[in-house]
Amino acid sequence: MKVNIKVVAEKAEVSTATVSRVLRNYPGVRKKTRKKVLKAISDLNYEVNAVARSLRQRKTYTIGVVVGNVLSQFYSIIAKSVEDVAHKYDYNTILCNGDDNPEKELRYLKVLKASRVDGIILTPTGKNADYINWLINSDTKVVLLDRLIDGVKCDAVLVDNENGAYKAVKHLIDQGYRRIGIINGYVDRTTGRGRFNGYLRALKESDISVDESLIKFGNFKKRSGIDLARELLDRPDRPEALFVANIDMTLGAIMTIKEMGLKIPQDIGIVGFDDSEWALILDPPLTVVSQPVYSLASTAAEMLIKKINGENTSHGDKPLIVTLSTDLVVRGSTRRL
Amino acid sequence: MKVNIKVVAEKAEVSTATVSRVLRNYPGVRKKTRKKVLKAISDLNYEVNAVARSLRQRKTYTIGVVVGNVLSQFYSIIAKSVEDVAHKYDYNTILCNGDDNPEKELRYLKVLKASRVDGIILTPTGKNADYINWLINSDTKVVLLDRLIDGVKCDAVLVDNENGAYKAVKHLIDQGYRRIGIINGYVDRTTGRGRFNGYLRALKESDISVDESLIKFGNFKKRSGIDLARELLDRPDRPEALFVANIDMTLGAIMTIKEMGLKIPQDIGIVGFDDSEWALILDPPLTVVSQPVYSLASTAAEMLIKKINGENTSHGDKPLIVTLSTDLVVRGSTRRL
DNA sequence: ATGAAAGCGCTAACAT
DNA sequence: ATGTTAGCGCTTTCAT
Repeated sequence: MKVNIKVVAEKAEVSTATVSRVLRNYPGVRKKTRKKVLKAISDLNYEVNAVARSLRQRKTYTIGVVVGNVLSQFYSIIAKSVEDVAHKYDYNTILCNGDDNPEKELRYLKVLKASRVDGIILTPTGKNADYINWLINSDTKVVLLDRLIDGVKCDAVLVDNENGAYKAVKHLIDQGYRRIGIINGYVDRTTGRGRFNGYLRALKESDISVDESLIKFGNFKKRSGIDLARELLDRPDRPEALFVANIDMTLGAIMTIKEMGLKIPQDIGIVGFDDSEWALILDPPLTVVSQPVYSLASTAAEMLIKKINGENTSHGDKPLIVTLSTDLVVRGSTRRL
Repeated sequence: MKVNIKVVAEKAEVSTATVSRVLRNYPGVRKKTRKKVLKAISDLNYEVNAVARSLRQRKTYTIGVVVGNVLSQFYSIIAKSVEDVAHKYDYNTILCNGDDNPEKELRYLKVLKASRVDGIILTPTGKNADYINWLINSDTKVVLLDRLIDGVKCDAVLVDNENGAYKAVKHLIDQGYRRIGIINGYVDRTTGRGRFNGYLRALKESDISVDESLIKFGNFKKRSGIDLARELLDRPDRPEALFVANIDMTLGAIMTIKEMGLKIPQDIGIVGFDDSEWALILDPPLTVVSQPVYSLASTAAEMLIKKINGENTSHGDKPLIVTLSTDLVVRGSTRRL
């Protein structure tokens, strides 16, 4: 037995318009009438049909979030953070797993568009510039998270990758390390590029020549960390220390180090990018660059909701780009040489 | 400029009904007509309005998932798993963070109901029996995940908590441990209850008397692990080993152990419930009970979609309850006494 | 094979 | 303060 606004109206002996007013706490309803309506609603266990409401209002009170992969800590913090903000403003969230896969990303963006979400937060693969430009040019509000896309002008919230990486490598150099390897992720992402630049800048500043054989590029996943650490360490002139450009690859690199029977920091120093609660209970605890993942995402969500509410965030046609700073957290995974 | 099915119909010089047929790959449309329509769609960059479609079809192709907290590994695996299955069947997922909070859970269940999702997967707090019963009695399809609710008859997918805990504690006993402490979670949840029973059964079987002072109840969060480990270990007659009933509390317990300068397994043995990739690179690697979290959730999602499609999963009015087994993974965090 | 028209459940403009 | 009515964008009978 379906109970809709009409049934409620009949039961309360008012018009559907009045019921609708009560539902939305519209002011001009007599107290007595409101009470009657509320009673009918409660008696019938009526719950508003948000689908019909969205259709009529052309507003869904929903924001879409497309992230890489919730299994990764980084993205699950983002999911939680966006959800918290959305909740605060009475918005719902549709979370989509782009899986770092451009096709899945595109698919989900289309789904979100079809669902007429009020806005989208996207950690982009960087590959769907055309569609995303079209999205932005139609009515959809978009905020990019963590990285930019070549050829797309869009508000974004980023992290200072270059300085973070710089601090990490500078720390290694200050400790006396000279042969410093890097396990980086995609360089065609602004994150990978930034972290790589930070690495190069720190070396250059200390007049350490760049050794191509110490530079490896992976895909930001654990597997990359495992394999590339092996490539770097399984040779006589192995690096004295490793800078690993994200948490999943750091996990992988440590697995390899353990498996090879190497000791941290005696045999090899390591600094990771991105912190984890587990980093604290490793032996030794891990030195990392910590990035403000939660505020990264909450800032983006706040920006998006402002945009949805028509508050102009950007000046002129320049997109608004916010960059949050990153910090080196020194623990025990390097030593003084 | 809004482009809807009517605009497409005009451009293609057909009726809206025909456009609709093309959109849904309805068979009886002439090839030439279909082509004309597809051209119009593509020229206009038309994308179907899923809101209107859902209203008309009374079907949203969306399932709602209410989990405890995506920040926890356990729940993020669930989120990913459900999403994978949903995606396979062309369903969307709305993920909600119940935060292990009965009020938030209720709120989200109402939102999902209002959104007319086709079904709901819920890891229940156990507190909203009335509403959930009402949900089930109205048209909503529900599958419970990981735990049951007192007073609610509903299909569910569970894990064999009791045997998992039993195996963990039995292992400790076999290693020679006698004074075995337990840090458990909520006992008013079937998970906490089951794990506690497994602990008791193992002790009983070996004629080890139960020492109340070795039994602590927390809330399954890291903080509990930190605090309760401190209570258990900060006394002269501290236990020889600890069984910790979930991953977050295990992390917390290890933090306390580190902070107190105790060595695993020399000073204290530990077995955790639930595995993690990080458990492998701890020193020593952690012995754990591993539960099949991914298949737990994918099984539930498959069940839900079957229910949505009208396939009868349960026999008569008995709910279908699937229980998956758990395994002990022996690594290095206990020793032979 | 295609079109006309009703209606999903609600809201908002207008009328009273 | 409340009611009447059109219409959001689509799908689905029922005609043709």
